[in-house]
Amino acid sequence: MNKAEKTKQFIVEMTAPVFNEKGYTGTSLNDMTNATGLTKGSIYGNFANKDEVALACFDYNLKKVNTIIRQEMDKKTTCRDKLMVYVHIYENFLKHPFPAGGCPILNTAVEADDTHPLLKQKAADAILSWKGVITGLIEKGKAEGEFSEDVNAEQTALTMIATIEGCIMIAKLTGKINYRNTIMQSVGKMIDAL
Amino acid sequence: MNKAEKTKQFIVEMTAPVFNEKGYTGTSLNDMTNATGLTKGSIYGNFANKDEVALACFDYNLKKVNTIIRQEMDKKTTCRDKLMVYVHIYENFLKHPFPAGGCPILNTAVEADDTHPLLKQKAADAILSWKGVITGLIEKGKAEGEFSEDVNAEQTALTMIATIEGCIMIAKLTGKINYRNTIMQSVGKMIDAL
DNA sequence: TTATAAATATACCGATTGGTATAAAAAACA
DNA sequence: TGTTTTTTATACCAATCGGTATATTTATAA
Repeated sequence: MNKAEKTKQFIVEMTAPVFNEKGYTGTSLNDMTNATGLTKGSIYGNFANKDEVALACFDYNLKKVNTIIRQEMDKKTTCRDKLMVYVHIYENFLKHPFPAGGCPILNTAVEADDTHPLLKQKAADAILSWKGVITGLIEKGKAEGEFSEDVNAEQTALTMIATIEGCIMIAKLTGKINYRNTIMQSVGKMIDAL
Repeated sequence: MNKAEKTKQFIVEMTAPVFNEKGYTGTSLNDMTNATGLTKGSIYGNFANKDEVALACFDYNLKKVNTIIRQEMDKKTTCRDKLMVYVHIYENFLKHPFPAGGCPILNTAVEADDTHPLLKQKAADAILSWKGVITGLIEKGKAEGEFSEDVNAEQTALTMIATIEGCIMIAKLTGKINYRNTIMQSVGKMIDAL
């Protein structure tokens, strides 16, 4: 990794939390120079424009979340336990190196769906990929006799994702930790019932 | 209602969809003059600043949603049917005069939670009020023998809200209507199980 | 070590931001 | 109808926006 690649990585690491907290429109070039300590010239020597930085930051934030989830899942053997990882992680995500500003998919989806097609596409891809992981686990569990055969994998996956994302929004908005735990407990029940 | 009050109302009506689509930061004074056909001077003669307009627009958008829900609920008699109103409305909210840009609570919550305390507070109040409506219906249903006694009203309310909000995000982001229907069907099952 | 290429900083660009002072117009009241 | 008060439009403000041309510094390779 040469100098430019290092700086590029450095810029993404330092600005990713800002984009996740303030949003794409809310983050200015000034915010980016403050976060990095670099100048505009330096940033624009490594990225073509603000868009390119924002897209790279979304990828970075998403990867951070996915890495945490994958690591925890690898510790589990059964499909049910693997699904339960979502419950445990979001129940105390303060213990994990979660991106500042909350779920990047949710933040990006809500801001970009009417305004920024490229970011919207990235968020949509992330949701579809997430759905794929969950349906895969459920189908595997069905095939191995762990889950009931009449479980609707796609419906369960979509409902789980919706509930988790809504949970993040409510918990962050109201500041009530027990709201988060209560909702995630419902997700746990849903998994138990499979 | 004198001239000034009419104009104030007019400004809110015309800019409310813009704020809901583009967000607080994403909506400029220029957007506001375009949406209203009025000039800056006219807008700032009726509102102190952009903040005041945004807060009034949130109230307006929220009221629009709540009015739709209350009207539909009044048509129903049982608590279960009243709860089911959420399922039916969100399953085909195109038929209702929903605010452009989607759920104002979700949009405001996600944008404002790290950036705009006043808007954040309004969104939080809206969630708590919504939770109150649902828990009230569930408790009433329990008292009247319609629902099982061992239903956890608060948990059900929070989970319903989380799932609905997550549903709105996913459906708007992916553009897949059947995702919305699938998730709302899960909410319906949840209500059936009470 | 020196020449060359790459990376960063400086200084600037026009456009747009939210906001305001003041003038013109329109309503409200006598 | 004439006068006063309220409401709206015009013209402007400093600050910031995203972005760029160029100079300076730093890294790389001969």
